[in-house]
Amino acid sequence: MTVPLKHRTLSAAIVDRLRQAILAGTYPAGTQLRQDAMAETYGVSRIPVREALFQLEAEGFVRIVPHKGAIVSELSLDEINDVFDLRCLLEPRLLSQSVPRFAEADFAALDAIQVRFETAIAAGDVAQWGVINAEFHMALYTRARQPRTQSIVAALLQTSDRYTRLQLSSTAAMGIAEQEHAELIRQCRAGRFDEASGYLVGHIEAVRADLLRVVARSGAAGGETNSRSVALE
Amino acid sequence: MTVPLKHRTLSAAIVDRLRQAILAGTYPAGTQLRQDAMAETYGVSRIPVREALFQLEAEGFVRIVPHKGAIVSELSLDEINDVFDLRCLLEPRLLSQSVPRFAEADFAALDAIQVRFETAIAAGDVAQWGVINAEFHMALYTRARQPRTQSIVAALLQTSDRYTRLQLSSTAAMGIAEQEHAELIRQCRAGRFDEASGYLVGHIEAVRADLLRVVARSGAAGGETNSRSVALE
DNA sequence: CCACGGTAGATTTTATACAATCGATGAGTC
DNA sequence: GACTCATCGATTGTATAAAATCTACCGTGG
Repeated sequence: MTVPLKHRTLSAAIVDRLRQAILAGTYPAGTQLRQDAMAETYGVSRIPVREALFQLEAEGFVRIVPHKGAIVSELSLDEINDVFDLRCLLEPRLLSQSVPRFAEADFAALDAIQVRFETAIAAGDVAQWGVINAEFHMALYTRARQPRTQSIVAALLQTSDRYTRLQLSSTAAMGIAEQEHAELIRQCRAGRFDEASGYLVGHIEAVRADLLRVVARSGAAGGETNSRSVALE
Repeated sequence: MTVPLKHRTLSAAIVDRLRQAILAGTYPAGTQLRQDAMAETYGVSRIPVREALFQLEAEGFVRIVPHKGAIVSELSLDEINDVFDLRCLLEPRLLSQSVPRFAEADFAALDAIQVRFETAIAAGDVAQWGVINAEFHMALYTRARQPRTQSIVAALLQTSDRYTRLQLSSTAAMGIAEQEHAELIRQCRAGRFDEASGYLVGHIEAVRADLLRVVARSGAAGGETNSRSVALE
């Protein structure tokens, strides 16, 4: 939705590649991203890299300090909870506004995404998983007349993806998500919107719970202050 | 909060000046912002202008089409309602998380902002009004451990400001806001957090109602689709 | 008369080069 | 021995110039 079809500009391409690299853990949290090095790595000049970093800062992936550079954002427990709280708050609101307006074509689009979802899971494609998952959620909300909420949730889904990649190595968790998505489609088609909203919250909470379990196990970080970061290995 | 104290870089300065110009209506919605003209106007090169436009796109003030340029975003009724709905949803949440953790210094900071608020209103400084109003609201939420929500609300307040400037020419409305802020401080100091949350919602809803009244009077735009724009005069 | 193709102008996008700023390291002094 | 100050190195920030792209207009052909 953010990117129409394919990259029309170099900066946008670098944004995607850098985002994927951060999501994949190529650049762990705390890494300093030097414009010069990025430029050479991707075979472009520094200007596209620069603009990509600014874009990623707006998306919350990096933090830019003037004259010091861009560093990959830390993942704090406070922000994990905040992000998932926001999703539980905003997504059901979008769902109940959007789905009642659905036409058959919208359901068909949903089904198409679901098929690609299953394919990606069968192939074990973790990178595609997050992208398609976000696509699915946003497709549920296309008919909502809440443009600002939609763009916020789109950003939250990307952040969510970054967290989730620490955990969803197992195909099992991905399979559960697939089943829950299918159930969501069924409920929406049946017109049971309230039930679907509740189910959606459960779906989000399940992912959060799993994620927090993994975090609590790996790092002994207590969620005291907001600068506490999650240990990455 | 976003800008520490003063501009450490040219781009940031251009961002502020452009944002103020858009807020003030110097560049109405739909205006095409040519990098060349902006650069000459502000006496800088095109690169800072460019980066400023990207930043403003992330903030939702302009829309950038590749190879075509940046145009000032339209103001749709759907987005007005969306923005104020979000504020009513998120701000009380921040308040009830933040204020119970307040120390005396936090209340003192609030009082200081309130003083500047009164001064700006007395001087009839509309530009400062929006800035200080946002400062006040964000100061209420400093102790909340919800970094993502905080940055989202900060952006919502800026957008709000843009809408509000269409309406708040009268010192009367600004005076009402001032009194409501004072009342909010009182309730928070007294530890009546639930009451303060409710009052905050009322405060936001009042601004929304006024704004919608003005919009309905000036432009005959019905909030049908999301591309419907508000007429500016 | 309408539609298609080509050319010219303008604008954005990218690359290269230069200047300013920050952090650190080292010497010098109290 | 500890602290202050200055110089050095590295990195970012900015300006200037070339390349790619799009829009609009004009002419030609059907």
